[in-house]
Amino acid sequence: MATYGSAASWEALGDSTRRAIIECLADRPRAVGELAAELPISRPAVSQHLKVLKDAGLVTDRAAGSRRVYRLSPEGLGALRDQLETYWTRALSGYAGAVEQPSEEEQ
Amino acid sequence: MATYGSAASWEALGDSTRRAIIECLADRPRAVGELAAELPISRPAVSQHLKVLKDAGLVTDRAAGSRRVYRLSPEGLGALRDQLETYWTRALSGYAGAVEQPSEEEQ
DNA sequence: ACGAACGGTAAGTTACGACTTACGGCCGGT
DNA sequence: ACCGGCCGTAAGTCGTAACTTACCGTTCGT
Repeated sequence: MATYGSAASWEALGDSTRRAIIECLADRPRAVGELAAELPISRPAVSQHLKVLKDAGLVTDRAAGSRRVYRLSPEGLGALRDQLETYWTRALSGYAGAVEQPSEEEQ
Repeated sequence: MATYGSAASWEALGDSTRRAIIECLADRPRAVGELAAELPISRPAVSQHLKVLKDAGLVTDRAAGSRRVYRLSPEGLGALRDQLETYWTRALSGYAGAVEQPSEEEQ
């Protein structure tokens, strides 16, 4: 799980339903049924999405009685943020002369 | 363009080829043909990906003679990073008691 | 111990998106 | 003015992933 590094995480966040799940879990940890109640899809569909998110290392699960509570994984989210930070920094530093100004003296 | 806020950006980064393009552009700005030369796909396919990235606000393009040079957009990347930062912060603060320790005194 | 609630998995359908080839427009050189 | 390189768009094919229903194991309550 999460063997790919962050590739699986990016692909996981590429789906809008999974982003909605992430937003729900950002509010507070929830069980599968709770998530399904707030989403326009069936409960098995939610389970499948949670499996993808879990394999990507973005959420963790925990048995609580007969229910299973999912929560966000700060490590997985932090890794993506750091990668974006790198791109963002390189985008700024790489073209430091222009930065925001697409003037024609460049190159 | 970029009307969706960040939804289009997330979906744009969900594709591995587009992430490869982002990495190439993080190195330095490039023309379409240059990108196609470093990728295992045809040039029209690169054009289509660049259109998606541009509509998502992740890259900007600029005419340079008969060529068209693409570069990363710090604004677009920064917006995604900030959103991840929010999730990450909420993930940590929301479950501050446990943080990393899935012990059973919770709840 | 039985029944109900909760959740994961299997199988199958369907829609979408990633790629190809073909074509047309624009700019630059000679 | 013509020709060649650069690029975007159109049309069409194909794989895949997102959903459904159906089924089964597990856990709690009575």
